[in-house]
Amino acid sequence: MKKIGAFAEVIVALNTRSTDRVFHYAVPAALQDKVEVGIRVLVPFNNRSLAGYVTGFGFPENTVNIKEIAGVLDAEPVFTPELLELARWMAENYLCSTAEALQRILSPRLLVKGQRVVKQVHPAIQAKDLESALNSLSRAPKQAALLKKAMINPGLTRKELAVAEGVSASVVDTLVEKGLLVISPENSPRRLVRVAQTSVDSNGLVLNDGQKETLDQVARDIRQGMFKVFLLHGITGSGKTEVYMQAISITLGTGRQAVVLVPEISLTPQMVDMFRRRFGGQVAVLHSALSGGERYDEWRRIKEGEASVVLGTRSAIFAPLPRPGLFVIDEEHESSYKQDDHLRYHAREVAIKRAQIAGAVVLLGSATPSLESQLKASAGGPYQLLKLTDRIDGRPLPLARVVDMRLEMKGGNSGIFSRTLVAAVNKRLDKGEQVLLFLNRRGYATFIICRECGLVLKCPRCDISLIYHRDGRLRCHYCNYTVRAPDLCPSCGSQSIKHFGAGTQKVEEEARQFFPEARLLRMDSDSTARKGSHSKIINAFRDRQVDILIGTQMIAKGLDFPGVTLVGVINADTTLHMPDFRAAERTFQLLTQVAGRAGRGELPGEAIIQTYNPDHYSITAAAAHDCDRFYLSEMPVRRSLGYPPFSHLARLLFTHEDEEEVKKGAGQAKETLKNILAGSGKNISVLGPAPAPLSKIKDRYRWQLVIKASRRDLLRDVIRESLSSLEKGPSSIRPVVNVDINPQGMM
DNA sequence: AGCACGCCGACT
DNA sequence: GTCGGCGTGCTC
Repeated sequence: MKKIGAFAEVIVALNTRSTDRVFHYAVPAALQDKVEVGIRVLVPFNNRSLAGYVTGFGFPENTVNIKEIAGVLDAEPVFTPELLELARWMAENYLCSTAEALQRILSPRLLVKGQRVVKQVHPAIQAKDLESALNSLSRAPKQAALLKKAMINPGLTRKELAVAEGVSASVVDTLVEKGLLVISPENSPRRLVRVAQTSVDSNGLVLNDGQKETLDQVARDIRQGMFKVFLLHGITGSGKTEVYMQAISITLGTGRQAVVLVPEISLTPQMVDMFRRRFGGQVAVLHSALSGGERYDEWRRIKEGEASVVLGTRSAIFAPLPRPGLFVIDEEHESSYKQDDHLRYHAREVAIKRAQIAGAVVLLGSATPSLESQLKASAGGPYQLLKLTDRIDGRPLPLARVVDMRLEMKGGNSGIFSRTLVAAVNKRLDKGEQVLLFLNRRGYATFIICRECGLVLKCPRCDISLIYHRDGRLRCHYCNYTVRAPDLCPSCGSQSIKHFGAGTQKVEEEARQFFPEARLLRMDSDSTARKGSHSKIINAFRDRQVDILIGTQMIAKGLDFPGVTLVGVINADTTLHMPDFRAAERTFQLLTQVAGRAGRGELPGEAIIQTYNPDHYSITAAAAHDCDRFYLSEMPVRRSLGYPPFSHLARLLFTHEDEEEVKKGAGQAKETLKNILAGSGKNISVLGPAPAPLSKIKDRYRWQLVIKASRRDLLRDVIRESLSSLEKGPSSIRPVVNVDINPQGMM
């Protein structure tokens, strides 16, 4: 690997496009033995000292300005060539720097080294001295304004402060030099969590025919050590977890390791218990609630080969397994696999790439697979489809009823609860059984709906629900189509066309009126804000101290309450009319999942779905537990409008404190894109600019462009080209651009 | 990201 | 002229 006289190739730890390449450094004789691929080094870089990653050895085009490596930061490599390849792929596909991708892969281990430090800027003077300080800066208006800003907002970072005032960061530096501002490091606190020991029972359960056949197929490719992706489409209760665990046993038998990704570990304590019982001390659990030290210990155990089964959330996909042989992604359709800030990667995509590099098997499991995966698993596609159609306990799926809220409205009931739901709840309460009332999170963006006929206005070009704005207009946030909000429903002429929606508190209030005898508990982000109250509520409900639990998404996922025989969905329309092309898919997945919550114990269950759109296929298909019907209805819609999985989307989000500047910046970006595309003959369209659904956050305005392309490589190439051409403009007024490839939501 | 350079306007 | 403020180019 190391060539005689070769220079070390180093990627410096800067997250900028312009420095995203290898720089060559000479290796001094004293460090000859220590410098190897995978370690971090300290290098001189443009009059500074920076950390860098050694990625190889080679020769630069010219050797005139070569400098020497100043020191090494690691005694042994912190990344393997496989993980470096993964980082390069991420940089290419998610349009970030290689250093940033590497940092993301390594951070769980490296964060512990030095404690995480946030540098905050504070004023160095008292309020009474501000006047005289400002006088001394009379010839430096930007500094004066910045100092004032810092007095009002102490504790921002250097960059945040500069951006908040709209000046370059060098103004902050000048004030620090003059002693008017100080920069102080703040250590972030850490907390500790203990894990209880459990006894090990390594024997698997006996599989039914369907499970056995499925396992045999997967086992063949695991034993051959071949790259292969399986989509395991199994209905709720069909025993997917047992298939995972036996596939893992087979993987361990070949001397390789396995990763299991779950959407949210806090919601699947049963899964963690099951894995610990089966695999004992070989299990490493990785999730966000771990302290730095604990996470470091787990990563260490994984790297040393001590823990060969990794169970974790999104970022566990970067676990440093020596020879991964199997990647399981449970509930593969979940949007939480997509990181939605900073480096916006999708853990499912990363897993498939990593498996390809390592020659491993990927097992995607879901009762309601994403359309992307279903399309790839259809005939002739790259994935192999495996189906589990029988429930292991032989129990029937819960009966689901759809209640037409338009009829309730016509019948004079404008409340939250339909008569059907009230009657059903009372029946369950009389029998001493439990009820879950599920309320979809109220949309961040409001739409208007006609409560007489269920009509929601959509964009004629994009088929996306139009968002209601306070100025009385409706707007499409993909293409910026705008109309006046009508006073009367254009379909039925009713006056009841307005935005509506109830929060969990409102539902709780009304429920107390209807069911005064029942013991009620509410679970939402407000009531679970305190640490530990989440599991407290869940335990109280499981112990039957509560009759009715009211909650949002939180109660829909993975929880198993044997006493629940009725699940009520208060309002299916909120998800159905999210301003997103995936709204119907989300609704179907959510309703299927929620309905599956009822009747998990001995008693048969029932689900009641309230909606103003009882005929929509995502609702009727979910009520009938019919995945194929949903697929066959939704696919043609996606195809005709050119949405994924038949295309690739990107969202460019522009933010700036001045609304005119963002609008202008986004408009310029669109022009740049159109220029690049002109005459290229590429099938790429650019929608917008339009205000983002959350049009202003923390005093920054947000506008966006949506780009649709037939192929992903074309999409990223055109974006990369436009970004580098935009970077040439003046930086002072340029809005900040954030690129999201195949976004899940569009907030 | 952040250092050094160079342009430009203000004042001895 | 010359000094200080502030944007910008370049980094093995």
